[in-house]
Amino acid sequence: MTRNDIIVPRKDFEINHILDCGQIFRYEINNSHSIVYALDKKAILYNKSKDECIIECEDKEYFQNFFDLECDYGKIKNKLIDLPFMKDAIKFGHGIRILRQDIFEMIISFIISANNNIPRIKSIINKLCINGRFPSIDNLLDYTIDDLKKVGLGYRADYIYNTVRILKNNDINLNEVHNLDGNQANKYLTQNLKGVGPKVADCILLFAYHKMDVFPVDTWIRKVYKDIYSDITSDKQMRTRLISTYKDLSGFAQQYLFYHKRELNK
DNA sequence: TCCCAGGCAAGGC
DNA sequence: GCCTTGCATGGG
Repeated sequence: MTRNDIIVPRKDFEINHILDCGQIFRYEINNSHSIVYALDKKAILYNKSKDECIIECEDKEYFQNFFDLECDYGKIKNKLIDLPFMKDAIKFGHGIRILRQDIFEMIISFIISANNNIPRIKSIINKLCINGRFPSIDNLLDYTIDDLKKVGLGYRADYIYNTVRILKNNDINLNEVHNLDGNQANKYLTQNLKGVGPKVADCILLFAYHKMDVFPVDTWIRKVYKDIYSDITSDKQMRTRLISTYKDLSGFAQQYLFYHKRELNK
């Protein structure tokens, strides 16, 4: 039970920005420190000074990758800053990072997220967790549809029930997704999983596969789109237009925009 | 009470 | 292909 500290410069790393930008559901923000749960692991984060943040964890390698510490977010922000609506959004959420989360956890979590609100999403996910650990495929195979409904999943119980069995039977090759571009991968996931539509697929691709040529369009992004282009159209057309604007940095742009819009309207 | 929440599936056209 | 509708549940 060794503890390892990772020291991170706060220039492009702000705990609250990272945790509150909608990519992760299992965390606690406290005054003195915050806690992040990922799969069966846990990290404690706190600011050591105005310049440095500490990440306390047992599996240092896992969380270095998880928090995307190899990536230079300063460079990314420099590339984005002159694109539409980026200046204010980047200033507001300057410490955001796109986490590299577990594929299974993201699939299940974002199926639950559909047409749901964040407090309730968190509550349902926590009920599925076992001693703070995200359930495995085999854990979820033990649930009947009624068991899943008792957790509060409502009509999403069928989606989880079916998707878990599709994954168990290897009816979909999740590794293959790495080799596809955003559009191909989105189609592949939506065609092969239950409860995964275009929006949920984009979230899985962004937060687990770290694909940046996707753009999850939800209710907040619809508002942002209206601000930028002063019209409203189908989610699919908005997604296409936003990706043509932000290109291979779309995933980053989406998170800055989402966080900014949602925090201002909270 | 009605509206909304990080939408999706199914059916009609 | 696009458009409409029904859908569980809980918070504001």
